[in-house]
Order: sequence, then structure tokens, then C-alpha cells
Amino acid sequence: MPKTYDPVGTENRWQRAWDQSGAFHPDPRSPGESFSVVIPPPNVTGKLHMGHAFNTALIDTIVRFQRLQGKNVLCLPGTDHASIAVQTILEKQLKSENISLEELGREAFLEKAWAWKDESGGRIVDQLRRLGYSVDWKRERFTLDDQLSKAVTEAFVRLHQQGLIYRGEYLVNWCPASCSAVSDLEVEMKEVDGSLWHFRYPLAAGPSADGTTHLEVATTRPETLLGDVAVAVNPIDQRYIHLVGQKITLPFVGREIPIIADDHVDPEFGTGCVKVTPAHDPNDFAIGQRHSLPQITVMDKHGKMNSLAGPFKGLDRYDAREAVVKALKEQELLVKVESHRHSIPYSQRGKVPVEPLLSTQWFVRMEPMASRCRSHLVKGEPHFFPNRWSKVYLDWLTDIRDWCISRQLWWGHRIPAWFVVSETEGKVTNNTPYLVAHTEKEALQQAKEKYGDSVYLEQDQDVLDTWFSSGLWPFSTLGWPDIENPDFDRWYPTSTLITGFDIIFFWVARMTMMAGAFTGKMPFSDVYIHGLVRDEQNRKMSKSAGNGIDPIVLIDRYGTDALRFALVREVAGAGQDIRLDYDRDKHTSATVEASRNFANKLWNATRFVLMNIQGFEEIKSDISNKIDPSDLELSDKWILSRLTRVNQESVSKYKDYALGEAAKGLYEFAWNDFCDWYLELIKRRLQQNDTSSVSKITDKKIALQVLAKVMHDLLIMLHPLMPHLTEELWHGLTGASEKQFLALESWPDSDIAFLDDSLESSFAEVFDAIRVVRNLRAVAGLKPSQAVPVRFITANQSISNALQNSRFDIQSLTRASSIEILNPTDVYEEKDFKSLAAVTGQLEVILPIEGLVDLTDLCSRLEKDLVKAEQEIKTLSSRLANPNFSKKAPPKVVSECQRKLSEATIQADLSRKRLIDLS
RNA sequence: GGGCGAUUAGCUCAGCGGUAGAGCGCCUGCCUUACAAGCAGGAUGUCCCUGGUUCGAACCCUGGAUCGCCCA
Repeated sequence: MPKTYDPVGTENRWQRAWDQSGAFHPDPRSPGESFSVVIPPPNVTGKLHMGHAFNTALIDTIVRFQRLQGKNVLCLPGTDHASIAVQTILEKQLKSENISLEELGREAFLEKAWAWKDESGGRIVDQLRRLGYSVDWKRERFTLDDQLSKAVTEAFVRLHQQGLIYRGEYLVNWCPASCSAVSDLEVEMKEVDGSLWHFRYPLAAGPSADGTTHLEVATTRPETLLGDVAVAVNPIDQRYIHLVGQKITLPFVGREIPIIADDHVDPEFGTGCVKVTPAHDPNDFAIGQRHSLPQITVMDKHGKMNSLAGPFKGLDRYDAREAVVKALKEQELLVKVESHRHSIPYSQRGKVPVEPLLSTQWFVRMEPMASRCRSHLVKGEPHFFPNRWSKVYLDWLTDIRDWCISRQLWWGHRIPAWFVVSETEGKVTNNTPYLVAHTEKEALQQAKEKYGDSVYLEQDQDVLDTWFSSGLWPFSTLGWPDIENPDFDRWYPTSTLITGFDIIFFWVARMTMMAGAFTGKMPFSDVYIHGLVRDEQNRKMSKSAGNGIDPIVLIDRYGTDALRFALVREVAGAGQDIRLDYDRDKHTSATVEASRNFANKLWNATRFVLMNIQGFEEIKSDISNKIDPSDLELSDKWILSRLTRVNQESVSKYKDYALGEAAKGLYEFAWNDFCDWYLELIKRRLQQNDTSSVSKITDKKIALQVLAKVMHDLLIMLHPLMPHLTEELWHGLTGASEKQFLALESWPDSDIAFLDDSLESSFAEVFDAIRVVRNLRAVAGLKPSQAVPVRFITANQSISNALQNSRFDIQSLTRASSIEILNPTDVYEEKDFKSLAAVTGQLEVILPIEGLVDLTDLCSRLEKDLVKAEQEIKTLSSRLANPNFSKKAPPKVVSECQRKLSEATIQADLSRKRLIDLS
């Protein structure tokens, strides 16, 4: 084995081996409790980003843990067709080739889209494999697969039958960039510096009785003036109330429109008069509904003014704004312009302001489905981790609006609705009857029954919102609607959904609603919500900001396991965002590098085991066998106690989705307890190569057995976090064949008989003593090779015993020429008084060597210790002196306080005595 | 406007009622045959401010500040 671990080759090798062996292709008939996860399907756009790597690290950690726990685990992968995103990319390409969509035609466009999917989707899948994802690639799904498309059609038909899907003309969020409607969720509000224009609308009937000639309105969107159908004031607004019922004349188009009263008008804002444009503003739309006002659309699908805009026809909406303002000014109708910061809706995909537009679309009635989810949530279905996200989910479900699901795009699931165009002269109008059916044939048959044999149909041109199919993902991937199949039976509902908080509404809630409607169950019992990966400046990583960190770059440099471990280790219990440091010039990350170093540490620990195990190869095949405690040394018992503890803690942390804590716990155990202490402790025994001594050889063998056992269990426990490295090392350690996998092993038993609190605390004392000796040696500047005598003096019997029991270990770890463990009453040589000395707790440590060092350093250290101890005595005794403390604090705390006080007192006394001796 | 989160060592973050922790960085000394991607030793905090509850508050409660997010 080389001295440093080289991840890239190793990782590729195991990824291939797992894949070829079908290790993660579960059989529904296999025994074991079911555990299933469907992955959030990445879009088939571009490439994987750090968010995917993070999500994958978390999912795969959970999944691999459950597999080691003996569950029958299915982790199902797939990709999403991402309707708008893909179509946008392709349209951009076409534009650069000067081809228009119309020229190309729907069929040819879809061919191009599929070609794109094959290429881009393939790239994404390759990258997912490089993350070491233990998913079942044989069950890989794509949202446009036949079976999943069948599920979409079935879902649409059923919802329509239940009256939950309807078609109607409403104000929708129109994205002029993609020329399609988008849902409320696909709109994000952005704060912008805009203006508030004040202008006059003249009264139609001339000056009123009080001499009023006009109304002054304030608006942020002057260009919509052309679609105004009323001016509204608040009914309690004394300034205007007498004008209600009169009319004003709209500039440019000369339309006379009424002044109305509506209590949604805020008298405080602007002038207290608002223009009402129902066809271009959601609030105005609502006012229009309440007052039965007409709706006048003055823009087209591209955001350009239409023929109803009179003189402004053909102008883009923003050019029209300027033109309208200019014209108002010329007519002296413009009063003033105020700068005004406000939020305007942007299309998330198109990156342009959304235009509220009247349009006929398909909608899903959400309330009945949401209501069902709410009653499930009361029963803890699904259970959110961390729980606070369930409130976010519930709030959204509580005040829910209908979902616009039609998109004016080609790439996606075409809406299974057929218009009986023969009824409306071959054209689709708002009055054309339609049929919703599974197939055109079925639709035609129904149409004939209803409208006669001569009917002809035309399918709706639109496709469905991508999230419609994503909402079916947990069950469409398992064969729904054909639920009589072993996979669905075995793995639905799924166990845990793992995803980011940013798609709780988009995806999690849509899945629970769809699943409730179609399967009667929540699609997963747990939802683990994680945060986002942010960049080194705490910004959200995004394509548009260009601040993404390519996970593949970090994988190439440090290895997949290092990246995964770094990401998981950063996760806090609360599901917060994590920040990944990154040097953009050097393409390095200190966080990931630290994990790479940890991987290397494990590599070398295993290397150490294998180098020492030579001559005892039989241990390799026998690692999991029980070890007879009667053969063990104390240090063996100690590490086995620590191992048992970390085993139990890891299980509970993995189970509670406290993955970061599990990672940290294992890291500390591996590095501190195992490598820094246990490995060093047993070196003394491993160096015994005298083959003539049976007892020495037996001792060495026992040490090796424990060593191998701890290493072995540690590798299994770390496997969910660092799958490749542990697989590689486990093979080296056990000599397992190429056909066996650590990934399919069982979690190690934890033998509670090994748990020993008092042993662990004795070792803590021993380690403290060793640290003090090492510190004294460092102060004295002793060479590592220089062996000096060590003397411990303590009145405390248990410390004394602990030191006595570990005296050989202490000797080898401190390079002592001899160890003396004395009682303060014992007599020892005078010369000690000028030697190196230190005090820790109830223990004095002396290196009886003369003339080696300047004692000033030592004295100042002792003085510092003394001050600290005296300070502690002060606070502890004042606390104990408080009668309320001893009365009200739990007895355990009081006695602990007393113990600390007496220890501090001893420490202070010893330090004082030492200082006197040294002076 | 409503809600959520964050504020702890130079940096990134744990801890959430009983004397402040880790990793990275920093300082000192070591190439001690597992590992220099390492070993040993060391230094480093008004736990954002403010009152309050408590024998005791980084932790619980008031109020506030700053930063970030979500919903309207």
C-alpha cells in the first residue's frame, strides 16, 4: 500500500464493481423490512451542481446506513424533463441558427429535444454515478417515459372526472420570454427602484358642483392606462366620495369610465385614487369581479401593445410606458413623478417581469387535496425533520390558490384533452366543447356518442407544468397506475424524502396532494429537509450569479468521499444552509481538504494494521468473531468500550437524521481515540517479535485482534459517509473476495458488556498524566530519543491505581526511563525539588533531572495554574456558601461542586508547595 | 405588513439551564518505520445589546440591533 491514498482510481473501480454486480438492485421478494427512497430527479439541463452533490451525499448516507441495518432498500434514481428550462435552451440554440419554431414544427422540435435529453441526461447520470450514489440504475426513470406519461394522463383524467381540473379564462402570470403561462410559484418578487406617476383624469361631464375638474390617480404602470375600465376610491374617503357614480374620460382612447367605491383601495397610498385595469393587474381583476367591470387587454403575448392600445399599438410595454408618460405630459395631464421602490413579479425561468394576462388555461382545484393533506399532517404524516418545516408546509396548504397547469410549450406531457372543433367551425374558441380522455381514440368515441359521427377533434396544443408529473414521482416510478406489481407493493409508500427547503411547495406539497388523491396515502413517512449550499460569501449558488462551485472539480482534486464527508459533516441538526469555502483561483477548499486528510488517516491506519498483521493472517478472516474479555489488557477493554459507545451513538444519530453529528462523532473516535491513543498504546505490544515467548506472541495476537476488530467496525460505521474508501480498506482488511461488498454487510453488533464508564474515566486520568509529562518534556526541550525518569505523586487512590495499571503504556508513550508512582507520604530524594514539575488536578508530576532547564518558565506556568485554581476556589466556594444553592440545586450538582472545590484546593496547595520548592 | 432563521475563538460552525467546544488558521518543537495530507505541545472569546425568570443563563422569557430567507 502506498503512503497516501489516491481516491480517483479507487472510486471508479468500486463504482463499476457495485454497478456490475447489481449490488443496489434489490429484489422485492428478499427478506428484511422495506426502506425506499426516490431521489429528487435532476433536470436534464446542463450539468450537476453542488446542490445535487449535497442532496446526494445526504440521501446516499441515509440509504447506505439503512442497507447496513439489514433493510431491503430501494433507492430509485431518475431525471426530470424540465419543460420550460429545456425549451428555453433549445429555442436559444435555434435562434442562433436562425430557425424559427414555426418553421421547424412540433415533431422536429421534439426530436431535437429528445436528442438533447439523451446527451444532457446522460451527462447528469454519469455525474451522479461519480458521486457514488447507491441507487438502482436498472430502475432508473425519466418523467417522459411511457409508464410515467401514462401515469400523467391517468392522473389528469381522474382529476378531471372528479371535477378537480377545470378550464377557464383567468388572469394568469404570463411570461413574455417563454410565451407561456407560469404558476404562482414560478414567480418571484423583486424589489426595484421604480416611479410613481401622478396624472389627471378629466371628469367626463365637466366640472362638478364643487368645481372639481379632474381626479388625480397615481400608478406605477402608466402604460396600462389604455386598459382602464374604472377609477376606484375608498368609500370612506371624504375627498372623493361625492364623485362616485360620475365618469371620467380616459386620455388617448376617449373611453368614459366610472368612478367606483371599493374598500380595498388604500386612501393613504398615492392620491387615494387608483386606476382599475382588470386585464393587467391581479388586484384590479378582483375589483373588476366585484363590480362586474369589463376586461380590456391591451397587450399581446410578447408584451407588446395591441390594437386596443390606440396610438401605442405595436410598442413594447416598456417603450409604451415612456410614450404614454410623454404624451400625458404634452397634454398637461402629468402632475408629478415620485421615485418609488416597490416589488414587481419576475418570471423565475424567463428572468423578465411577468405580465398578468387574461388567458384561457387549465387549472387544478387545490383546496380538496390540500385539505386532505392537512388532516394527514395532524397525524404526523409525513413527519418533518426538522419539525419547524411542517409549519411552512401547513401555512401554504392552508391558504392555497388554484394551480395553473397548462404551459404554451411543446416539450412535456401534452394535455389529454380534445376539442370538438367540428362544433365551432374548425377552430378552438372558449366555447368549443372538449373531452378529456386517455387516448384520441377514446375521445373520438365519446365525441361521436355526443355529437354524431361526423365530428372531428383537435388535441389541446399545450403541455402540462413539469411539476404535475413530478408530483406523481413517488408512485409513478413504482408503476402506478398499474399498482398490481411487486415493486409498488413492496416499496410504496416510500420511507423518507430528502430534499431542500426551497421546493417544499413546488414538490413536497404537490407530491403529498397527488398521492393523497390517487393512493389515499402520504407518499413518504418522513421528510428530511436540508438547507442550501452557499458560496464562500454566503451567497446562494446559482447559474445566473455564476458563483457555482463545480463538484466534479473538487472530486477530481480530493475524491468523492472527501467531498461527501465534508458536506455531511457541515450539516447542523437544524437543517441550516451550509457554507463551503472555496478558493476560486486555486480551486481548493480547506473544508474538503480536511476531509481528504481524514480519508488519508484512515488509509494509513489500515496500512498500519496490515503491516502488523503479517504472520497472523488468520485474524483477517475471523474479525467479527467474539473476543474473550479475559484475554484483554485494559487498553483493549478501553477501546472496546469507546467503540461500543460510538456504535450506539452513531446508530441513533443516523436514525434521527443527525448526519453531521454522526460524522463528527466517528471522526473524533477514529482520529483521537483510535489513532492517537489506541494505536500508540499497542505499539509496545506489537513490537514483541520474540517468537520463543508464547505469552508475548499471544499478547501480540490479542492486540492485533482488537485492532482489526475496531478498524473493521469503524470502516462499516463510516461506510455511509465515505463509501469508496471504506469498501477498499474493508477488502484489504478482511481479504474478502471481489464479489463481496462492505456495502452489503451488516452493521456491527454493539456488545454492551464492553461499556465501562469507570475504565473510560481512568484512561482520561492516564491521558492527562501523559500530556503533562509530554508538556514538561517540551518545556525542557528534550529530544524524543532522550529517556528520562518520571515520578507521579498523588494521594488519590483511584488515580494511583489507574497509573499503576497503565504504567507500561505510560512509560512507552512518555519515553520514560522509569516510572515511580508515589504517595505524598512516601520519602523520595531531595534533588527532586529543583526538577521539572507540574500539577494537574490531584496529581504532581516530576521529572527528576537536574540542571537541564531554566526553571523560570516552569514557575510562571505553575503560577498561572495557581491563579486559575484560586479563582475557581473563589467562585465555587461562594456558590456553595449561598444557602439557596444547596437547598434548590439538584444534589448531584451540589456534590459535583464540592468535588471540584476540593480538587481545586488540592491543586492550589500542590502548586503552592511546588513553587516554594523551586524558589 | 405577517412569519422563519442567524448572531459564540482570526475563519467556518457545534453546544441550548450547572466552571465556554471542534475543524481550519496561528505559535513552538519534531521527517519518533501507519500517516509531514503527519506527530507532540501551546495561545486565543464582554457567547450581538438590553432588561427579566432562576440558587445558577451562551442556553428560557421581554424589548431592541444587525444580517439572511419565505409569504403577502
